[in-house]
Amino acid sequence: MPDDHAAASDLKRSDLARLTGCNLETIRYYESVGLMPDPPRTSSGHRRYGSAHVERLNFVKRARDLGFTMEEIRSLLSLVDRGSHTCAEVERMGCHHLDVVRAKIRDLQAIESVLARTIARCTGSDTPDCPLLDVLNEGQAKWEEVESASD
Amino acid sequence: MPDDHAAASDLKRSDLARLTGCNLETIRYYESVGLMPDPPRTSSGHRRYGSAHVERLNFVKRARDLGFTMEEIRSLLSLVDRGSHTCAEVERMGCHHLDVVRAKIRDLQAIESVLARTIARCTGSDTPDCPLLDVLNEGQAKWEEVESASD
DNA sequence: GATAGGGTCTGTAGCAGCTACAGGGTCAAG
DNA sequence: CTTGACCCTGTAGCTGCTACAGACCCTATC
Repeated sequence: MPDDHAAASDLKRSDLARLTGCNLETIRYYESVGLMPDPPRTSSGHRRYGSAHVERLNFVKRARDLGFTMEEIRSLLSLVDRGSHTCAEVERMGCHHLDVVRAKIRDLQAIESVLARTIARCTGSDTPDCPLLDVLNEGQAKWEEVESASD
Repeated sequence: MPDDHAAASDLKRSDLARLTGCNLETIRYYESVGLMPDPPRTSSGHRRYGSAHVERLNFVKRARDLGFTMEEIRSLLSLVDRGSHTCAEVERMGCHHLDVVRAKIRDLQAIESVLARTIARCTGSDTPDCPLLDVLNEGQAKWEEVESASD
């Protein structure tokens, strides 16, 4: 029976995956792109991880969950690894990312608005006439109809 | 001198690109994945487009602008091409896509909320201590702090 | 008719961010 | 010693494009 809470300095790749909720293959991928350091190996070449790797992978995973790109995470990690980072630097990166997130939200809300208002005019009947198809076929002209109808 | 408003039945690929605002290469890509039909060719193999292609490409482009996936667009087009589509069918696809869009908005808003509240606590000073790094390092524990602090 | 310059053709590789598989080696239990 | 579960590597696939190389073609000018 394998030790289910393996010592934090003798973890296999599958253990690391389980502890962090990260996909097994993703760990190797992060290693290949430099987000995770090359771990020590057993004599036969099997990777062995420790608690530092768990923390690192959790950091990467949380950053990904917050939508940071791999490039941004690389920057964040190199700041931290450098050992002389400042809150101001990290904040600046966070602010930039926040701007990006807000821009995406705005774009999606514009889409949501058009879709919702268009679909609201759908009859849901068996006729081929369809406001959504009209928007896709006619574009800008129909947009303005939709816009003005919402006042 | 080339005819700048070429007859709508003798368009080169570059004309189609210009008329629709679509990238030149993207047209060929859409053809390769079946969103655009194989156009007729000149004897030397150059593509020639007509007004039907302009409409088709505009349809695809608008659908992409609204965030429909290629697969969804393929479905929409095959409905329409079949010639016996109904508003109900199109509406159903639109509703499903709307759900997806709204789910994405919710996900991004959750990110936005955490980021904004975390960054708000940043001092922007030269200290290494940083609430954003804390969130990335500590995860769930710090999340709850952020959550409760917002009441 | 020759030539120069554009445009077009094809196939292919690259981007992010993974995920999955094949074909081998290794390890631990029975 | 065998069996089965794991691990290793390299590579291909996904979405939705975009861009490049190297060949061809077309048009205008001389």
